[in-house]
Amino acid sequence: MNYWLMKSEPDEVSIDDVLGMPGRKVAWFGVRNYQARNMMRDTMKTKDGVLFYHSSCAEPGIAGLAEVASAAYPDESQFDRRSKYYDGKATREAPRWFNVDVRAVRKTRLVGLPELRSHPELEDMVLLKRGNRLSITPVTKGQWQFIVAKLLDK
DNA sequence: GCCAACGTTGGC
DNA sequence: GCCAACGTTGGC
Repeated sequence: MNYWLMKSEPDEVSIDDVLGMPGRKVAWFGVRNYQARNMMRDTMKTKDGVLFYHSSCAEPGIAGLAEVASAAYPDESQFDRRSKYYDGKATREAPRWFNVDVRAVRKTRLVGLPELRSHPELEDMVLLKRGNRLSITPVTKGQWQFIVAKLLDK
């Protein structure tokens, strides 16, 4: 069992959007970073815990709880010429990009960056490291438990 | 809109 | 394989 933080721009897909989708599930397509891809493809497993993070918005922060809902499979958008995620170097035989499905569990109050930074228990979170831009980052079991038990419903 | 930080590309 | 140039991310 692993834990993750996954960033989404709420203008694109918010926690509320996912809660409203069939099965409360969404394909996490569009990741075009090799580190993030490798984590989805090689390490993520169904039922892994996910902190659903809203980024590039007025109030960036953790906005909900979710879980990994599938193993990784080829990201359809890489084959779609009309998609902004189209990749001409990817083929059906040799896909370059993969995604998992993510199921929303529940919305939480918004826990913003300043609040996360204020807790010494979270100082090693990859999300909070200087210059970090990865859209998918691992979360330790200790960080997960602290956030879920102490912050989300405060 | 700014800009720091980081990833990718491509010429050599 | 180096590295300068360029593109992207994302908080502010």
